[in-house]
Amino acid sequence: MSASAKEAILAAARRAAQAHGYGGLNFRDLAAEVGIKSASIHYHFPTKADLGAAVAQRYREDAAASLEALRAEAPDALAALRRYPETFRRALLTGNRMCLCSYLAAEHDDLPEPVLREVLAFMEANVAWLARQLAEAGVVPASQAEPRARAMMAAIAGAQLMARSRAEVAVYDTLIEGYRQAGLLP
Amino acid sequence: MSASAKEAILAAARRAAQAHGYGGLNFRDLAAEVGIKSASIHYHFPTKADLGAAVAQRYREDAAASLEALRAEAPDALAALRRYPETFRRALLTGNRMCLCSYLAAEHDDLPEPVLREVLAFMEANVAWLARQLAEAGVVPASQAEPRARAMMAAIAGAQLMARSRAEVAVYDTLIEGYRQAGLLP
DNA sequence: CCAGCCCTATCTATCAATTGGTAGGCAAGG
DNA sequence: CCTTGCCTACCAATTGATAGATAGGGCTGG
Repeated sequence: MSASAKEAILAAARRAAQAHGYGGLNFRDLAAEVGIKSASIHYHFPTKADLGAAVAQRYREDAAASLEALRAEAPDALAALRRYPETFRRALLTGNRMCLCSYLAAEHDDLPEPVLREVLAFMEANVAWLARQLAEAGVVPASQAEPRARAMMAAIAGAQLMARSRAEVAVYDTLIEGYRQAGLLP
Repeated sequence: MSASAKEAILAAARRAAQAHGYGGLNFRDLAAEVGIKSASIHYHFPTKADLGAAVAQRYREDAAASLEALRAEAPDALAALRRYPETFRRALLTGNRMCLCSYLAAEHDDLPEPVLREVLAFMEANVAWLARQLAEAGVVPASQAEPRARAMMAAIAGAQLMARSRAEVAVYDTLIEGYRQAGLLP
């Protein structure tokens, strides 16, 4: 149960942080959810910063894998792009949660540096993926792929935030549709 | 110094919340900044929820006044729309802060109900203002003014969040420009 | 083969710091 | 003299973190 406990902690911490942020993480609640004592969490993650960094890193890795899978499943780059917003939609469907890194971005000033680094890496990975699909699909000239990718991602993060504030997935769906109408999303 | 102290508390709390959120607010730091004791804050705002609600309400009122002023100063609705992103930009310039209500939206699950109500009211006021300008300027058909207004606001909030995560106003500027290129913003 | 040892993972118990909140006093001024 | 506004002095709960004990598994030397 050792490696499994560590995984369980990471999973629980991720769920908690997607709903309450880094500041909302606390060892006792986490331990209770996993079924161990808080001191045991310190064994696997000495400090809260260590835990936060591990959670963010794992989140980033999972997201990268998820994007690769999306690209592999989709018939072409354009189809993959069209399905990109689904990832953020899923978070809302799961207990009205939001993208971990969007939450952490808000908490910028209170984040340990290693955690912030993972947040930025997550965003860069998303932008890179989006830019690649945009270029491949020819949605915009290659020279504009990266700025457009950034705009897409920021807009989607904003849509998720607005939807979360009202706890309504429909808000998200309407916003995404609005972005498409306006020509921001393919 | 009574009414003035209350105002000073509200102002300090607003600055703090724009950088650390509702959860990051705490009576002692606030008191120290204002130059009084934490018990005195409880005199003006009995509970933290009261303080949070008052801060959010004041923020919403100030924003509404600011929007009216923007509209009054601008030669026409389109010019007012074009200057709308400046408000969010100013927050970034002031200590890399962000829109209070965007932060609170993230903290949705931990917000006292009166605070959340103010957050939603702020957003509705912004959407209403944007929709009015959009309709008046004829940027989109009147029937699409409101969804477009929501899309604009969400996208701008997202841009501010991304810029904050990197503590670079330039990120915000690039994103806004990207939105204009894509046709989301006028 | 097995006794001794160490490493892993967890526990109990406790700490110091932080934090929201309360009780009661005190000074000024209308 | 009573209200307003602030203060001192607490309190209880929460939280990140540490110290030290323990149980079990596996490896090693005799």
